[in-house]
Amino acid sequence: MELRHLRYFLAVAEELHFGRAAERLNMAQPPLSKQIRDLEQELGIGLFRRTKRHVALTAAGSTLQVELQRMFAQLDHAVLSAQRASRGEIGRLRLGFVSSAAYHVLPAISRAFRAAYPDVVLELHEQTADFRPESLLEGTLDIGLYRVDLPPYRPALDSGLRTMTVLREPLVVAMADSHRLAGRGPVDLAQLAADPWILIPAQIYPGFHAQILRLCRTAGFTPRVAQEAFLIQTIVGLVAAGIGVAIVPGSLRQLCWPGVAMEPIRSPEALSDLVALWRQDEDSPVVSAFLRTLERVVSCDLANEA
Amino acid sequence: MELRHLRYFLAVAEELHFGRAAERLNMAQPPLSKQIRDLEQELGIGLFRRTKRHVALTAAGSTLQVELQRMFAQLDHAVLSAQRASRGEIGRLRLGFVSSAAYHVLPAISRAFRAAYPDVVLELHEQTADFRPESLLEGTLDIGLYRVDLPPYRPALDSGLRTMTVLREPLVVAMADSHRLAGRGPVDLAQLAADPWILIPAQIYPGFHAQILRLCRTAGFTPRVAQEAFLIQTIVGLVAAGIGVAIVPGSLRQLCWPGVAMEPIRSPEALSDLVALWRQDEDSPVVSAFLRTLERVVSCDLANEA
DNA sequence: CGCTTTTAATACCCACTGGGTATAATTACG
DNA sequence: CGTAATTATACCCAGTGGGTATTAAAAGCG
Repeated sequence: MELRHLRYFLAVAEELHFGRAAERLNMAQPPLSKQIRDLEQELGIGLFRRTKRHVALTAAGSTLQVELQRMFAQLDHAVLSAQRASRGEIGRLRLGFVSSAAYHVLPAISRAFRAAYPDVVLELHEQTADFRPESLLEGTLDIGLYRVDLPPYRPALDSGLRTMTVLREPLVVAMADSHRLAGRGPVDLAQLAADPWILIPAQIYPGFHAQILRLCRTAGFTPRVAQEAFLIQTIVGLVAAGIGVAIVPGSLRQLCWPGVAMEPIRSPEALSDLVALWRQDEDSPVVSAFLRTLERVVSCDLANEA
Repeated sequence: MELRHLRYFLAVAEELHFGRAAERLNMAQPPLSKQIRDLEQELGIGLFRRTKRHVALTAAGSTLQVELQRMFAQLDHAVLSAQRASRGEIGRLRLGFVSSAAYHVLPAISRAFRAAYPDVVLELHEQTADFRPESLLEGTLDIGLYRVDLPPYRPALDSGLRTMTVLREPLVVAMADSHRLAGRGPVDLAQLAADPWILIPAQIYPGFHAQILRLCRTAGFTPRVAQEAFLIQTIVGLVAAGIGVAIVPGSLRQLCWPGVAMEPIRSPEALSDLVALWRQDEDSPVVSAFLRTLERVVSCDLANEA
């Protein structure tokens, strides 16, 4: 049995006339009659009651007609879905992101992407201990938003991953608003050499951690670690509680953190790059669609704010 | 596009290996590769990512796979349904019946039929003024259970209808239990010549009406009509109220009608035939299935009770 | 590092069959 | 009763689905 048989059957079932059906199918009547008979034989049931003069559907034929209409609808749907999937319009995108992206970059991007691709399920995986570039290579995530050190300090990323810089933003010092430097404008890191520091664990964020250590070392000291914390909200919370000072991305200033002051750092290297990472091989249409959206958002919205 | 392409695609999508898929399809690998490429070209999308060594589904391919599995399930369902329909196992049967059949024959038949063909929707249309053999010829009903006169008095039925005698049962006289003949055993109709009668309208049930008139005339009188009524339950109700006497099918004795006595009639012609009527042309599988069931019920259940 | 193995793609060929044309058979209708 | 309409039959041809032989390229292995 082939689709041909079923298409022919539906045409005859609608026309109830072999001649007209054949015409509609752009073919001659005898081969159409033969194909229908072949179909009836294969199914082992009569589909039409024929006289020399009239054609009528049998009960079986009538049943088959409605069922086949459903089948063809399902086939159309299958093809349409596949084509939409190939354009990245349907599917799933598992996006991992560092917590410091959650307040600025991520809302903009996810809003734009959901608007452009409403039928893609966007899974947001906030960074916890299990988010690493390895997740991308293992196939657990499709795209990661990650903070890395600046070039030329940026280490070689795992081969098999491609990158795109989403945002380069200044780093700022976060301190309790009761701190002696709060509200005094740009600070030299050297002024904070004696302060207790809140740092991100090196094993989780090697790039960002290394960059902060480097900035301090350039300023002539090694930070005394009062506390380590994963999430940016935890870090700022600890700062507000006066546990210590921390270096955080500048985009956090756009939010209001009660009890916390953020001041620029007087250093040309106090910049942080947020980069998108994805597997280079695979060429997933959804990933491509996301990257296109990302590029648009990066060049318009985020640029305008800078 | 043909089913072939889709079957081949599913095989390759499952095996992810052209060679093995071809083996499973009992064909060689090169033509399989070609058919898949033809399919990809027709859909305008890539379904597989091929290296010289490995085959993987693209997002579009993966989407198509699950959608096509649904499509094939729908196709199987379509074929199965058509085959069941051809055996009369699914469909609809519109059954018209006279009210006097509702108490004995109909329950037995409908129970047996529902048990044997649970997926046929059995529509029961109790006889009202709109039930006539014409309903069958017009296609409003599929089968009718009708009361006709005995042969040789039975008139020629409409051509185009076939018949089967379902039940031949004695006719009895129904009278109020206060009637002078109640409980006295078999009666001669002549004893009721002076009584008021309750009759069924001739225009609705010509056969049954004619038979009753004939029985009376044979007994030497013409019944004085006190009241006409359509439904057997109305007739028996009028009898119970003492409005008059009536001739009814004997199967009604099996029910308990308070205030009503039923006595046999001393006449070899006091018999009534309940016949099934259906269109002879059409050859509907559901009708055939019903008739088979009917034959079984007639020869077993109803026969045993007689 | 090169040889072997594996596997998809290419080249080419043939038989089968889907579809065309001509015609017969049958029936409804004027 | 003859004519028009419509399906079935008979026969033929071209297109193509599928086969075989081979190539190309990548992976595994000694």
